[in-house]
Amino acid sequence: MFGFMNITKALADENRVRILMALNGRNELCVCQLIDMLQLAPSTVSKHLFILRNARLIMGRKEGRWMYYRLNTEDGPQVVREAIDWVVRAVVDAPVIHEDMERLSDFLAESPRLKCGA
Amino acid sequence: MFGFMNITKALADENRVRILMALNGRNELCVCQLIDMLQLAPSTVSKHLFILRNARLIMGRKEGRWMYYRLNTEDGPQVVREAIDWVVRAVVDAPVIHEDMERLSDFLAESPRLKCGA
DNA sequence: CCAACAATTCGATAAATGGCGAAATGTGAG
DNA sequence: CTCACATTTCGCCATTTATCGAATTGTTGG
Repeated sequence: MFGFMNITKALADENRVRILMALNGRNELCVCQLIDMLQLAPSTVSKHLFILRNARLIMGRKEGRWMYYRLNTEDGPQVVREAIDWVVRAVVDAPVIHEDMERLSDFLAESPRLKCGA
Repeated sequence: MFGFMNITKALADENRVRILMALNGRNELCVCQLIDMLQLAPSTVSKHLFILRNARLIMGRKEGRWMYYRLNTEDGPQVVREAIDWVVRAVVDAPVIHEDMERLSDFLAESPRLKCGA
């Protein structure tokens, strides 16, 4: 039950949902890209990522100075996979998410492998 | 997106999840039974029910002095039905839920149709 | 009509949460 | 080694939220 409530609490914030959607369909993203997308302070984004990781919704991989995060769709427990599927289906058409996708595309196109090694 | 966040915020509280699980598999329950199960002040339970209703996770029906609530599994939007299915699968085996079921059974057996008309 | 009762709304309060900036940590480049 | 940089941790503040008790609403029974 505690684990489940960790998931629901993690999902109860719009910025964290946006992070999940940004990671959806991608291999992984670096923290600086999420900071750029959300337009929040690095410390704030880091805290969100901690909460998502704590809920086992995402996984982190460190490479050099950069930290890459991805959805925990493969190795995660079933309840996590179902949660991600549910979230994606629910908000994939939301305007905010589309704007995020554009901003992410711009970021990735504008400086490919410049800031981080994405 | 707003509607979706209403759902995730509604699910981000253990007592509200317990309410959903209590309603699961049953036709409906009266507020007094939920108060008895949660052991919280009536006003607190009422607020929880408002939040769940606001998220469209449950529906209320008034009959005389009593208010009966049930899961919105039939008429609700798809995202709500999927949410309920996900929650049920995730916590149906949690000890707290089992205790709630026993407490509810006791309540229903001990005074059938005494307090309210369940 | 009035008393009793179920439920909700209101107002207050304590705890949890999201946000930031500053400081700390860790890593690669020079 | 030292500096620059990405990220995290820490401490603080503003807002939200869960809870309660008191007052309100609405309904039934006498």
